[in-house]
Amino acid sequence: MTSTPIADLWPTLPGADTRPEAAYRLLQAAVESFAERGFHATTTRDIATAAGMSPAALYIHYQSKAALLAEISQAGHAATLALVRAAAAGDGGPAERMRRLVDQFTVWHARARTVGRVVNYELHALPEDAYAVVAALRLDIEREVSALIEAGVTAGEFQVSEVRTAARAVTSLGIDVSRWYTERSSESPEELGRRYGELVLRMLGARV
Amino acid sequence: MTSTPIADLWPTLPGADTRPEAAYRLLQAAVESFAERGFHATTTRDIATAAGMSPAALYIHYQSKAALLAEISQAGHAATLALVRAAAAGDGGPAERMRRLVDQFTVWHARARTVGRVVNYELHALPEDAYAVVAALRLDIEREVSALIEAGVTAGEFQVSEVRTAARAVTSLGIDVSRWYTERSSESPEELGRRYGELVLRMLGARV
DNA sequence: TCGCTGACTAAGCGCTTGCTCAGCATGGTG
DNA sequence: CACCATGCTGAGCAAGCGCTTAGTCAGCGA
Repeated sequence: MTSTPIADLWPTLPGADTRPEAAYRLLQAAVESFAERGFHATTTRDIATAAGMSPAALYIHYQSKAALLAEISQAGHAATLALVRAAAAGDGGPAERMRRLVDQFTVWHARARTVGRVVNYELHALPEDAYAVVAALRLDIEREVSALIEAGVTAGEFQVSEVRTAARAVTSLGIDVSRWYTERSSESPEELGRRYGELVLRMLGARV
Repeated sequence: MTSTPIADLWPTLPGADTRPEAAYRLLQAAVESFAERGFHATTTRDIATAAGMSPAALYIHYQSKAALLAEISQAGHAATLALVRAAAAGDGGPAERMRRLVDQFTVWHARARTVGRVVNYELHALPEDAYAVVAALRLDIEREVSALIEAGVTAGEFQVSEVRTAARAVTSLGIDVSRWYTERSSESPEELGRRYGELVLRMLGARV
């Protein structure tokens, strides 16, 4: 199985087309290295070699190793937030929209698991200013999910005692997929998305 | 709030009483450093300083930095497996036992979140032989949860279409707690455990 | 043909890393 | 007392790190 091109996972990646091809290759190499070994265990030589260049070339396109991480993390979070907003704002009642949200959120974390790992598990390595941006995006994602649960409760479609706890559980399930999912997993991302959608609706007390 | 002593979280920590106090202090310092910064971003000087010693003292008690991680990871996984087995083997029907399992699994991952982070998110840094041991323990944990779900289905208490997917979801929810839970979280570990127990039972189609 | 630019490399700098080792203080044993 | 094992430190080594620098070279407008 060839891996999904990063562009498909990051529709919001700024300047994805105008950016020099070499810069894009470095970004892709960084995603794969950070996901596999973690930020601190990845060397600039790893990234440059994987992109077919010398270490110095990295610094023509990016200010630092941390700047690469910051760009990956911000673009990844922005893409996730966009996905969540689109699913939550679509047609149907709260239950239908929640099913779609969980489905797509899960599919994304399974298919884009390399990006997902960097996005969710390398936050501590971000420079402070980049972290602030990313933290705000994460808060927005959680708020979006909470709002949808609240709408479902108001509409009488969900029965939830603690909205925040339920919202945590919903996002938690999806995020953790990027930790354990591998291309050797027996379920396809789409199957998993469908099943997780079902499980979450039950969890929220919806009749299914 | 003073943090829970490691001994409480690791009843199975081998030789916890016979081990020299200095070795124990190093272990505790390593847990905290690895949890906060990750294995690769933690230096042996960090650990030794936090334990009130010089870097060289570390090598009297442990063969290497990686050996410290291996010991933490193995002991942490063994403790988790013991917890899961005890909950699954206790009194009551499958639903009652599952509620107890999720409750305690969640409480552990919230209270022992520092150990939990090392255990769940630093696997890639383990030496190969230590990883093999730990991977076997993780498989046992998953099998234990799967078996309990199957028992519930057989007894007519659960309605689950894919046992493995459901088991993944159950363990996933608990594991991810160690990622996001902080001492500033609004819920106590016990509250969270109770609520997650409820959510999981609904997810498994139990009448609650 | 010319000078210029932008992408790139070879070499390596200053620093930090995991780890080692000779030696020191301490306290139990003959 | 001498003797030694134990637990530890100060100093430091070899390797590897992120990043910089000086310079090469293809492409291009004039």
